[in-house]
Amino acid sequence: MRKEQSTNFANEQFLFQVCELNSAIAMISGRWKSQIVYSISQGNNRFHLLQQELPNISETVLARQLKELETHAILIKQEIPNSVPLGIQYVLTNKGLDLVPILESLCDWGKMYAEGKEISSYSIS
Amino acid sequence: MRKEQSTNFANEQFLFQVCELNSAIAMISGRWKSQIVYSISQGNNRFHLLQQELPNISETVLARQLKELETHAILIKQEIPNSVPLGIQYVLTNKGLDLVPILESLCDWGKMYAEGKEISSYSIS
DNA sequence: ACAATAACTAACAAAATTGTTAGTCTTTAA
DNA sequence: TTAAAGACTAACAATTTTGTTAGTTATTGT
Repeated sequence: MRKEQSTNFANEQFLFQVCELNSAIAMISGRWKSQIVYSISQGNNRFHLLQQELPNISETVLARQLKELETHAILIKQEIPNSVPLGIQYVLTNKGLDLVPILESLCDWGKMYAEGKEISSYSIS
Repeated sequence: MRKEQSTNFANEQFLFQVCELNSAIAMISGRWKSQIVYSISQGNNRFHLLQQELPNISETVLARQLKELETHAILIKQEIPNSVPLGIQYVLTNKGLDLVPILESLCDWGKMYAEGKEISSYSIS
């Protein structure tokens, strides 16, 4: 439960209004969120497929992360037509699809500067 | 204090090893971090300048965020040569500099899909 | 000598996130 | 008819993050 009278909440709101960067970061910074978005973009678009990809996530936590991504309109939940039993799939919205290449650059950035791979040099200005 | 025997810690480690994306996200997802990186890239490279930019941050919290960014080699702390009194500036490393355009795309993405800025003003249950 | 500024730190408290336990509902296969 | 799979939810506990309080050190302006 968010406490809307807290300093924490006020500071979050302040940053949201300073720059959309901060709301963007807030939307993708949950423990499993960006990995879920990336996995869905790779075709793992069902609850049980995501569970297979992320064997350490509990059902409760996965459901919660998916709901938050849905709240931020990064994905939508869809019934799979003509499926018996009725299946549910998670589909990235345009917003979610546009996020994927950014996650890929973050991934590349992470790889480039991963422990031990860092070529060197601090910039001195 | 991190509890290295916790599920939370184990899950974080798991994600780090799934993809560098997750360590990248972890490095930039503190409350003020990406805004600090962006502010420094705009020239606000001193403690008191950052405080002016972010009037709601406390000294303790700012110092902590800066130290974490330093730990992740996104910036370094430097004494300003020939300054009296000795001043300290924060300088982005190559890693930090390479992060800036990614933060800019995140910002653009946030702006493009901004709809009702109440993103976290309701609780997700 | 004394207050002010810059740049911090440790210890603690408040709040938020993440994980666990124990359920639900619907459909299908044995 | 019973069990299993898929897709969840509420309530609670553990852990982590964020914010607060009360200091420190060094230097400078008055």
